[in-house]
Amino acid sequence: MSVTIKEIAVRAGVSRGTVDRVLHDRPGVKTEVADRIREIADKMGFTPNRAGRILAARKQPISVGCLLPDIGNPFFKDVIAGFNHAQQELADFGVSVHIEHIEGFSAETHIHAIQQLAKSGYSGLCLTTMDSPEVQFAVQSVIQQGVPVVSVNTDIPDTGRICYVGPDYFNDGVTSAGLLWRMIKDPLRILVVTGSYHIRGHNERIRGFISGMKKHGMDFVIVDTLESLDSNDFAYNRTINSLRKYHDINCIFIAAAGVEGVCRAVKNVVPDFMHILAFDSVPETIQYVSDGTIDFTICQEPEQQGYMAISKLFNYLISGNSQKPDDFITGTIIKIAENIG
Amino acid sequence: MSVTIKEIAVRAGVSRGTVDRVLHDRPGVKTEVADRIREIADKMGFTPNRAGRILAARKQPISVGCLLPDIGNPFFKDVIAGFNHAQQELADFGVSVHIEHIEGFSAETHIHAIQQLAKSGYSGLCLTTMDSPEVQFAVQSVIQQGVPVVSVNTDIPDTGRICYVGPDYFNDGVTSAGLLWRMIKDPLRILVVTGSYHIRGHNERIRGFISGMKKHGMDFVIVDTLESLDSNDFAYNRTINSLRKYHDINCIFIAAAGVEGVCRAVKNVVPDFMHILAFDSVPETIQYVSDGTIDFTICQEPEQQGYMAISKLFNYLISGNSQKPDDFITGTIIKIAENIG
DNA sequence: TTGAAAGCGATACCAC
DNA sequence: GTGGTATCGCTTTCAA
Repeated sequence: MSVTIKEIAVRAGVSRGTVDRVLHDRPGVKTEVADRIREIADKMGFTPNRAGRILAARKQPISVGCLLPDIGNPFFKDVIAGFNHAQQELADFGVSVHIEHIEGFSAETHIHAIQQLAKSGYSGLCLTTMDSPEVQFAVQSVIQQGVPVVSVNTDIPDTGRICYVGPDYFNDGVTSAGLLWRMIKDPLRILVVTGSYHIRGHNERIRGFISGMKKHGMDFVIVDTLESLDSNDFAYNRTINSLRKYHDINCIFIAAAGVEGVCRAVKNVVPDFMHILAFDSVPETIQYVSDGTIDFTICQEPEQQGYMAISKLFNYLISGNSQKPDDFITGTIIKIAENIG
Repeated sequence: MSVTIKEIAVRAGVSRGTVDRVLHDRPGVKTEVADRIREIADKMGFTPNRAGRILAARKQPISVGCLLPDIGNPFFKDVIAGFNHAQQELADFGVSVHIEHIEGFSAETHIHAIQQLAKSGYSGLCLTTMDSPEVQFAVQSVIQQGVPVVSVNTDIPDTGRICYVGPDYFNDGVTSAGLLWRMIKDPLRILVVTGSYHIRGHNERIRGFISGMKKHGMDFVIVDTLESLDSNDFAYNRTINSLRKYHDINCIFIAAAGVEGVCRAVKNVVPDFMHILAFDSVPETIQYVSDGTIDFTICQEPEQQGYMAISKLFNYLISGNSQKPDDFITGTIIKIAENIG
């Protein structure tokens, strides 16, 4: 069994209250005494017991606020499932989770939502937002007000966030290229469908993809590029146009949402042979992978992201905000029909 | 906040001790009183608080005994990492983990080790063993003595184990076939290298593989089959022989350990073109996948297995052995050079 | 058959 | 500046 505060108190000839004060850098202890206690604690190898702490912490329950731009985007269902899973598991430890849902990627909306969350008195925040300078600044100021932040799914660098939980988008792209290379030997005429030119993760995937293709010395051309703006109808119309315009397209790279729209367009215009690769696994994607319309999809453990974000934040809060945890980079998960079930 | 024992006690007009006795089915409470308390607890929706329980449980620390047939088999390194991870995380909760290492798959050795573990007074066991009838019987009798058991990596059905944590071997095989089908169009002349004909998981992978190949209507023949017995040198020699005997082999399916031996043999005899597929990712496999010798490997989250096994057992013990948890089937993880790092 | 009380480890608050 | 003490929820032991 490990060292307790009580033991330190006895050893130092003071009360537990005093030891506790010192260990939390609270004022009201003579410097010499404090130093001596710290020394003893170090020497004895003190690490606070989580169970004790959690129990005591019930007097000030922990509440976590989450921000998700998930309205209209089914991808985040699994992230939410992860949030809920964590909440369930930590409910006994006095943790409650609240999710703020917003739509789209307007900086204004995001900043407003973040500031609202900051005002609501949460113990910490899990944010999925964009890394534009204004948003970055808003996050920074929230953190400076003393609210710890974990960035989820997409990072907000240089803000003082305690850690990032999410995928390596570039490697997602590289991996998709690697798999394509192993599967197809013909020259490729590619249509790239992205979600938005303004979202870093989507761009990273495309960069990674092209980088991977080049590294393998593949014979390919990006024939056209278009935005789905996370809308299947948009994606449908634009894909139709593109396919009508460029008859030699034989491969579609779907970097983000809009999968259903793209696949519908393909089935209407080119009923036969077309290689399609996608990312993530919303229900429609699973369907299209299962029936062979999509060759494969590269996933990123969204549920794990939700779970780990809360978990990291909780551990940080419960261990006295001592040191920032490592980032958690989720796996690059290849899914084909056989293992997507 | 949720309901506590104290509240139930007040509501029922009895003491906390009495409520506790009822909730743990301990004797010494009048039946009518017990019934009434149970009813009240149900109505109020009582769920015990884990933090409180853990704290109180420190008086009888939890110790977990693990059995791994890992001597000479590097695969289990990651499972051990998972055990250690769990132990670290649960150390504050009074949990300690002890691992018993044995070599190979002799029923006698396994039974002996299991009986030793049972005698050593552990609160619960995590066992990776074989499902032969004798072993099964030994496990069964240990469980009947009141020691809960989680089966890890390979299941021991019909023994009363609380749950299984590990992969779906059959689906591993199916998935490897699916990937091969997407990658290779030529007729396949296949050499199957298994670990042992007596290990269910290996057989399942082969069955799944063949089933998947047939489902895709692939043109293939299993030319030869051999056992590596988890030894690289065995695997090397036998593979050499097989390759010399059957010159048309163009694909090797390695169902288990022995990867290094097989690859060495291939490089000696057929320096050029050969498709190799493997399972799991020990360091040598990672190396061979990275350099392109092996086309892909199908993995099974071994670290997760170790972690979840301890975690499931702990939760079971701490929540009063109330109900058996669900099995935890780890993912079928496809790794190619790009995402194996 | 039941109640009362002492912990488990950490924290917060009131006295001195 | 410090010590003492009640508390978080649960378990266990000793009395009654």
